[in-house]
Amino acid sequence: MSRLEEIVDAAQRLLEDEGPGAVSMRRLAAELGIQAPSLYKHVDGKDRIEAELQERALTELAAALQPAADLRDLAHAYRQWALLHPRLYELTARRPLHRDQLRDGVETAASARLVALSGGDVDRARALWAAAHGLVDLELAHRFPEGADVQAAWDALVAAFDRVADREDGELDPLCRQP
Amino acid sequence: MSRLEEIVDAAQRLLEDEGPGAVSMRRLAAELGIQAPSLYKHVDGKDRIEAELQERALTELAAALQPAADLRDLAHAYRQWALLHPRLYELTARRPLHRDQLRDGVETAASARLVALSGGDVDRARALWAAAHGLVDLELAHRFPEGADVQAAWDALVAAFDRVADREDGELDPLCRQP
DNA sequence: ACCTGAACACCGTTCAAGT
DNA sequence: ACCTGAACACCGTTCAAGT
Repeated sequence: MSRLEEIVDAAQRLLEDEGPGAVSMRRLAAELGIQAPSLYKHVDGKDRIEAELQERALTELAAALQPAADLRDLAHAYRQWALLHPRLYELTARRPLHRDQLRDGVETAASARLVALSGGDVDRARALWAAAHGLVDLELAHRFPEGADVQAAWDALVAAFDRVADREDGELDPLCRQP
Repeated sequence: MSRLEEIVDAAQRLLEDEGPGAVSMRRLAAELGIQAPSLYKHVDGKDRIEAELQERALTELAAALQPAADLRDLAHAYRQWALLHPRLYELTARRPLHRDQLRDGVETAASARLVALSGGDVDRARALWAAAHGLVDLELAHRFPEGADVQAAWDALVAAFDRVADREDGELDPLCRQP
């Protein structure tokens, strides 16, 4: 295991266990038993460490979404992953993506399943992606009232987009059948 | 104008002009021609200043959304306000809300119009709110590809929710009419 | 090749002291 | 009542020096 990997591992551990405030170069160095300036022999700076964590998060998220068979599955998998790795999700979603330091394809892999399930309509895929992100973001930030039924909001979202999908696929919409 | 108001004004100016990194207690004090520790005679801490800015933002956003006549209007007003005040939006949406320091009603006022236009269905209102937030959040974070048609994504979102609304209102949905 | 100590330019905040 | 200077416990980062 390279020294860089050790550093990123320690960063992930600190982030997930103690929150973003704990991920400082000095704390990180202490975790490896060295001094802070020594880190710069293995990493160009803190941004690089963040980029590495963003890449790990996107790769894991992509893997979690991959098996989804429909929008409901996808929504569920998205929410579950985010709730399991809230700090990692926040780091990846709320902060600027260090795109130049991401391996090619990592970003699109995460959205591939989504685009596929949106019938190839990129605009709808983006709206859905944003909606899922928004729901997770608001939930993680504790923006919903105390007893709010977050799952019901997800259901409402999936319902809205499912119906549109049905429509544009030309499928029969049960709500359209007249008795 | 109270000293507190002067401080918050300076904070808003710094935030909007130079970004969140510029809003430090030392910089803020310099802006008022005093030393940093003196600020603590007028404010309990930096969190209080942030809470004050969040309150201003929510109040302004609520006012911007108030005249919206339909979902399309609302979506447009939401996006426009966020793009006009990106730093303020980020401060309010991405960081924990200092709820205990917000005047009562400020938060619900911002969402009142949304709930009204969702036909009173809170779950749909939350999904829509989250979707709007997500679209703005991703746009501000430059998460969409270079030439992405963000407006088209908004249109897709409004379309999805408009149709559901039509349905549940029992109105005739034009796409359901058979020739 | 890897690490250290000292330093630089910053943070938010506390506190005794001054007017 | 309002402000200051010095201090505390932190940041990310640089750099000459050591092994």
